Amino acid sequence: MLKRITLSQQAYEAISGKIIRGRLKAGERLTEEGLCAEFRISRTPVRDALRRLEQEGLVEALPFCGYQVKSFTRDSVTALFECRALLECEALRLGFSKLPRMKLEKLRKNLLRNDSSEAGRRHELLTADAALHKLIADSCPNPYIREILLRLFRQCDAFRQYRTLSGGETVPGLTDERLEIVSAILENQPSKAERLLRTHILRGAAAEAENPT
Amino acid sequence: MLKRITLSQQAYEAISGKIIRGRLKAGERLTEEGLCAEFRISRTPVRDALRRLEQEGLVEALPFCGYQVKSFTRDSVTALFECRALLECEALRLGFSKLPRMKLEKLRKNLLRNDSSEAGRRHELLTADAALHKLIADSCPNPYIREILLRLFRQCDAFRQYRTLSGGETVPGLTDERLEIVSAILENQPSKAERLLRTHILRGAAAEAENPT
DNA sequence: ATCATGTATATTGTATACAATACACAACAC
DNA sequence: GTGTTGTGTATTGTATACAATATACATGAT
Repeated sequence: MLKRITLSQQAYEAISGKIIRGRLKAGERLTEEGLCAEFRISRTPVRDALRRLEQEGLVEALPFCGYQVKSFTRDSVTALFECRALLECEALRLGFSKLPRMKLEKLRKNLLRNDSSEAGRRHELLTADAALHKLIADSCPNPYIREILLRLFRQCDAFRQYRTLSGGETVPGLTDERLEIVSAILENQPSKAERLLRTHILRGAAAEAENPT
Repeated sequence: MLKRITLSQQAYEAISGKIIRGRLKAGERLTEEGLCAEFRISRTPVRDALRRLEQEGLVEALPFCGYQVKSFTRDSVTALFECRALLECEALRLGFSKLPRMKLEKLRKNLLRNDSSEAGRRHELLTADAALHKLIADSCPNPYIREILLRLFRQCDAFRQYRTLSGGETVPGLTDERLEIVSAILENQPSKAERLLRTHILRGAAAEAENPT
């Protein structure tokens, strides 16, 4: 099927992708003109995209004065992960029975295979991490929680990418924690999984929040 | 101070207000042209406003085909209040010490005075309810939770206004519950207050969700 | 009669021109 | 020298014209 996508949508995905993949750093300035020139489109779709990104919390608009990629402070990062922990644990609880065991098994194998700290595996590790959390969010039957979580993930990604440009995970043990979470789910221990998940998220947050902005 | 507000902002507030105050019912169709004509402005600021409202979840865009005020299903209302209960309880816990006791005292007196079921007091009751929940949200030190909560409130308002056009609260006892919550806070019993709050929100939700859309 | 197809119309998507605003810097008064 | 005021420039805010798309309805073939 040939799905013609609007320029607004393309611009949104392009800018959002740049932020999340770290090509645009926090605090960096954006102008409508600049983005127009870059994408070879007019201001209208660019504005649409920026409005969405603003509402989503990835950029902030300075009235009559351009936009900038949202920066983080130590406190805001802590708050972000705190909020995410709350919602993600609820998502896990609500969607526990719907979690696709098959995919979790695969994930588990991936995590086991990747317990080595080789440099090449780092990307896979991050992918596995994203997959785990996305699985939890997607399984949540409450669409509000689901949607908010996905938004928070994007903000976390934006922050993390900025933070870890130079290298992958700096905190040891996170992979083991993920394994424990997956195992707890597969062994049908919801409250244990939830407890582990909360700890995992907050531990990661504490590490990430060390040197922000 | 004379604050010149942009047309986009005005349009946003106007449309949003209409939805929240029940002048625009769920499912009602909106067109950019129509709004332009109504506000005597051009399409650009109207589009900006609609984009924000779309992102906020108050309207949904039908590609190339207009917009409509978001409708609710029984399930989505339940999910909405469930999400709100989760976040609002967390907000209460996190901001418990920051809750302005003075305002709570005033609120308590208001609630006491309004325990009669006179028709004229209904509006005051709803105002008191909004005030209580807003106080809780505003006291939350976590900006992410705060912001999400305020957004959820708006959606709840949108739904409630649509639902209760014909009359005020249909569920008896909610005022007493509010009093209990306020009292628990003033008596410094966080976990009790939290428990009461959760029950209060979910009870209201169950009642609201009876006949949606 | 039914289905496909074309056409008209309403509506959004996009481009562009113009107005309003904020910021920086220079000119001036004191 | 310092504060104030004006001016220029960059940028967004707004209006409007045009293009692309979806929907409904009519028209025709089968």
